[in-house]
Amino acid sequence: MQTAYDAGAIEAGWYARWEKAGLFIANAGSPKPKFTICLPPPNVTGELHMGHALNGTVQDIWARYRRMTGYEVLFLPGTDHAAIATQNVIEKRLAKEGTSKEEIGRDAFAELVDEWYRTVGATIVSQYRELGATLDWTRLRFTMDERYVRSVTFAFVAFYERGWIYRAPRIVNWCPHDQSAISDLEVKWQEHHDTLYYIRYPIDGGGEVVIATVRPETMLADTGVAVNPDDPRYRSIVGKTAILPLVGRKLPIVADDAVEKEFGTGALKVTPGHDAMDYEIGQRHKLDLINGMHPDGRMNVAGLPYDGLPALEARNLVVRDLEAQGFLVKQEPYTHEVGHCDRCDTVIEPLVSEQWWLRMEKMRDKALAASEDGKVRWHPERYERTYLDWLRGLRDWNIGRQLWLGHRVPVYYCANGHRTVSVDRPAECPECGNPKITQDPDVLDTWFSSALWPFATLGWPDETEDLRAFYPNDMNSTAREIINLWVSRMIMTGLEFMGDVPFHDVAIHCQVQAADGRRMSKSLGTGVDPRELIAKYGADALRAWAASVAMSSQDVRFDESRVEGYRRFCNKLWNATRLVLRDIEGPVGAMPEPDELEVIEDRWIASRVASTQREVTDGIEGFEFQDSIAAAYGTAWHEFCDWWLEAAKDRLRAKDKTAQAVALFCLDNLLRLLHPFMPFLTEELWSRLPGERDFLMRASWPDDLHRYVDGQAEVEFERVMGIVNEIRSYRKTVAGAPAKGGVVKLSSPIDTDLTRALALLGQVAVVDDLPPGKELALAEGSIVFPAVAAADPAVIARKKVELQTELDRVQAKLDNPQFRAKAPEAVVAEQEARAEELRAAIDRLG
RNA sequence: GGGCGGUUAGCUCAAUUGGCAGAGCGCCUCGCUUACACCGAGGAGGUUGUUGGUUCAAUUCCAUCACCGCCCA
Repeated sequence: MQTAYDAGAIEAGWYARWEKAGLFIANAGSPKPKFTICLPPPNVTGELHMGHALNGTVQDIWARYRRMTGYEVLFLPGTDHAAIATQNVIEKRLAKEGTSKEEIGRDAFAELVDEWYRTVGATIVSQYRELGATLDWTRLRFTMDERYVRSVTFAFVAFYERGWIYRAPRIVNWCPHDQSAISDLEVKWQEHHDTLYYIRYPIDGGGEVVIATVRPETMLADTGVAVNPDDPRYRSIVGKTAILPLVGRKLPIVADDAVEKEFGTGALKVTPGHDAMDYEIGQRHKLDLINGMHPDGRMNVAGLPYDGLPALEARNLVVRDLEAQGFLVKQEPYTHEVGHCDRCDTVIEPLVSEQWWLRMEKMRDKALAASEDGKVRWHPERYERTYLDWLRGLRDWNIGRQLWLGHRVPVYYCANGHRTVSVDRPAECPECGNPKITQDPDVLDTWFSSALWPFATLGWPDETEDLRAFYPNDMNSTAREIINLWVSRMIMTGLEFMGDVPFHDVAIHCQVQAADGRRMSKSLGTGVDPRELIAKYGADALRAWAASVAMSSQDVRFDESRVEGYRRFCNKLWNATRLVLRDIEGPVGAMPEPDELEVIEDRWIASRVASTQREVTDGIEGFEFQDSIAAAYGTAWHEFCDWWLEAAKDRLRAKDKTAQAVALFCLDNLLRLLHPFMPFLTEELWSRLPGERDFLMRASWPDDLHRYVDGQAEVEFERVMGIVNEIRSYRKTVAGAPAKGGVVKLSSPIDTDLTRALALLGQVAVVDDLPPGKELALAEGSIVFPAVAAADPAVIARKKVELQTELDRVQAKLDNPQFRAKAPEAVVAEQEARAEELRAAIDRLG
């Protein structure tokens, strides 16, 4: 074996071997229990980023763990067409070429999209290979696959037939650039420094009311003025009529609770066509609705000089005219949050628009009940509230988009205006027989199709073998900002169409921030490419790091040195295996049963490995991967390598059969336990262990080690470690302490040979009585160094002060009668023993 | 505005049900003892963000304030 581990040299090879052996392919007909995970389909526009790496690691840990515990596992890959994101990517490309989608037309645009999907397509998913994700590539799905499109269409029709889909004008978030509605969840809020304008609205019959607004240009579509009913300042004007400056329109003055008394002057101009809250006020008071803006963001106010102007230009003109005509009272700086399109960053305009809506009430209630009944468990638990709160406030879902790509709404119109909703395009109108049929131009919100992912990927609505075998899925893992966009919607559609939740466990992994605490993002230049980390440190190191942070906290700042640390761990495992294998030739006997183990270090390490099995397993089952990795890391490095291998080196060199069996027992089990976290290295090392070996990937998970747990052996060996540590420490800090090959006398019984070997001493003797006055004693084990006379008095004095301080603290506790009265006996006894130890140690120091 | 998380060693993070605050990296001193210098041995480094409260005992429970961050409006 090479003296150093080289991740790059083995990773690609093992992935190919696993894949060739068909280890990723799920067998729907298997008699084993099933375990299913669907990879959250990444956008075809994207590059693999840190979130994908974390998520892929979390899911693959489970997939591998479940295979090893006897399940038939399906880990299904796929990609999402991401209509709005893809459209923006292609538009940007067109812009670079000096053209636009409008210029080349819908057909040419559609061809570009197809080409993009074909060429870029599954590139991003295939990057998961480098991470070692055991995805079933034979079941790769894409939301625009013909088969998948049919599922989406079917779902639309099914909802429509339930009477849950309807078309209606409502106020929506309108992106003037994409010329489409977008959902609340796709609006990003950014702080803007604007101006608050105070405008005088005359009142019919005398008087005036001053209103404050940051968007004076929208006043052109005002249809009312509203005040809070509890506001004494305005009680007298409710019911009167205001006159809209510049336009002359009559505006009813209404009283509505929604008006904030503290904002501006407490009086609000009501523009139902251009503001969500105003829209609701308008509905309540039956105010007129004027749509004051074109879909491209230009003003739509025929007959006025502002008609056709972009909003900002219109604003300047409106303000200028208001000022000229004496309507402008004052203006002041104002900072507020303004919505932007998540994809193209354009300022969102609330607009009234005809859209397709899906009623959510019934699905929402079922989804609430499913979580409340514990059918979906959240990890960490607190995210259940995020989900429940959002569901409780849920309104009808605007599922329509006015984009140039995506799933077309399966709605058809004949020349006579009859509407047909059906999975297949009708040849003629079912109502009047008219053969001239056109399809509704709207496409569906991408999340509508993603919501069907856990079952549409398995063939729904057909009752396929896959669907029967692998639905419901078992776990899902994602980032927390996706909880509402995706997870909740999968739960709703799963319950609705499949009659069961799509998965029982949802893991929400942490968000990785840049080292300086900023968000990791490509545009900020703060992103870290996981593929570069893989190239640098290996996929195993990246995965081990990911496992150690993914579920441990809400956010984590990226620290490359921690990834590097896990690469060192890989190298450590490599070399430990190399050492063990060095002196093994031919077959190795079976691991002795616990009562057949004779030497203390063997009983100790077997016990430690057995405990580690429990800790690693509990960590996975409880979605606390950091506990798993910490337990396996600590045992492998700081117990097996640091102590057992050092203690057993001579026996291994001498080809001691028991030592060999114990070494292989440890390696075999530790490699199995680490395999879900570090699949490549563990597979490589395991394959080198003696004996006939299949793939570690389909070896069984260790589960019968408990009989090796031996508390007494652990206590005994810990005493040895304690003594050895003390000797080493004194050797380095106290002049005159025994050097290598020196002599040490102990007063308490201990394995002298072992201590001698580990402390690199020439002689260790246990004596009944330590000669007084000539010793340098330790708190732990009463050790005597022969040459203590030469010990540095300053060091001894310092040691004494340390011990005395500690003793004072413990004694103060013991002197407190309340402590003796109220603390548990065991705690009191512990403190008394501690005080005794400390006193003895101080005495020995003279 | 509502909700959630965080504040512990120079840095990144741990710490079961309250009972002697830990790890990795970095730093300092040694050491090429034939598994590993991607290493080994030793060491220094903490008023656990503030102010209160509960308790024999608080990093841990409660309240308050201050920052930092995220999600949703």
